[in-house]
Amino acid sequence: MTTPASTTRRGRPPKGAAQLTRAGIVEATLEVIGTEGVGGVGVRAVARVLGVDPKSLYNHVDGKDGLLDAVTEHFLGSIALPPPAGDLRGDLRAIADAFRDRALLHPEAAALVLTRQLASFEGLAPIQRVLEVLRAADCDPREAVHLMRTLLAALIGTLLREVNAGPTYGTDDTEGIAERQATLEHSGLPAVAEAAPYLARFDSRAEYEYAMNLALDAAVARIENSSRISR
Amino acid sequence: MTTPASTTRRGRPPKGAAQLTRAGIVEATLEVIGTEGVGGVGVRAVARVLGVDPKSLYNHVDGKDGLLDAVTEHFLGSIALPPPAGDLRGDLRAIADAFRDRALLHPEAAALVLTRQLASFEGLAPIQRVLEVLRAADCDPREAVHLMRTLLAALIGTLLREVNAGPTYGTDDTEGIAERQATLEHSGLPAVAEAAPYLARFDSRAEYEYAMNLALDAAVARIENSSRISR
DNA sequence: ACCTGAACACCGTTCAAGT
DNA sequence: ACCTGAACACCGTTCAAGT
Repeated sequence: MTTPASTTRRGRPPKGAAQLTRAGIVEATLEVIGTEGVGGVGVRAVARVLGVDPKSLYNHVDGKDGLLDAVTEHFLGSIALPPPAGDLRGDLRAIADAFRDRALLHPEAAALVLTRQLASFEGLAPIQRVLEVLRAADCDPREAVHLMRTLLAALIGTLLREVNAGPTYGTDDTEGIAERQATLEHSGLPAVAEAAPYLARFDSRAEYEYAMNLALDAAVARIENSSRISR
Repeated sequence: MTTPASTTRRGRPPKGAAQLTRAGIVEATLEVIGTEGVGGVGVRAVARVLGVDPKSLYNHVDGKDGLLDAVTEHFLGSIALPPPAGDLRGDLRAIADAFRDRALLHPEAAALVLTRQLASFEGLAPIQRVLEVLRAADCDPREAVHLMRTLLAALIGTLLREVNAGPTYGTDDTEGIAERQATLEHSGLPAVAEAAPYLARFDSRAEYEYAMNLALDAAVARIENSSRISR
């Protein structure tokens, strides 16, 4: 009974002597997400990687939903926001890049976080940053909120596809590309068939570049327009 | 035994004499989503609303995942795409509107569909439409694919927030707005505090308008630029 | 072609009792 | 303040047997 290693577990041995902490629980949850996917997260699964009784988790986290809340919180808090440099476009871009960096670090978790409402309190720091940058460019607060929401939506939509596409949909999977291209060419949809070579490929980095450039172009243009009018 | 109504069920009585069909299963799944949310979907739950043995579903659908696949398929197939009228901006907008209409009809289901990869075969029709419209405006296929992906990402990001925000976050909930505004004002983040009145409010329709106008402005500008260059 | 007992290996969560 | 037996009400899924 002194050795608790008899329960069915694969992977690493019970965590370093087992003092249960919220941070440790988050880490364990991320491990589950990484191996079993978001769908595999659960009180029992997380307890298993911690080598601990499932019910013990209830002393630190509010059940299964609390587990998900905790990783969302952690994700949002871990975004490394760069200080604004005074250049509208560059500053917005840097915030988006910081967001993306974290999303790519934990792709499975990112999809979850992006979907859960970002209004959680931990999510306020990025919002403060974006508004700050927009205000510095003479955008009035009302428009700034609209713009921020629109930029965030574009970013999330882009990242969501990026993390969902995963490595399967990469550029180097030549036989997969060929197969998809063939399917699209025989779809009976002319515009789809015509664009098949491009539709069959997906370069995450390039798509991100394109999408962000378009979104930032639009944002910058709108701000320059409205401040010219008000002068 | 001739009357099967003895099992624990709330809501409506067993479906009209119970011939199990894929369409009926989809309908029942949508009902579950509507009442219990996406998380409530499961073989047993859907069987319950159909007044049927859970295992029977396996003859028509591939388990729980099959249930979700089926509603995704249904959702995508139910989008009422309007025929292109020849106006780039208007045509793109009409496609986005058709998408939104379906999303708002089943908000809970929409979040699911938007998250699952849209590359499923049923999703090809909207893609064909968008590419067709872009091609008609002299956009070369390579750029058309990029633009389509970017527009789709923006649309999904926008709809995702819209369906997640739900009615709770509406314009008419005056005391809720006041409370959120107060919280934001005391957040200690200056730009957030300054924009609090706008951040506390969320008018779905207006946000959608703003986001789509910005995205379409950007798309139209880019196409006009590149075709001017190639002339 | 479809339905369904029996059965298996799982879930999340509560509560009262322990230390 | 934290842990944990016992227990409850659930899950998804397989398979072999029925019609």
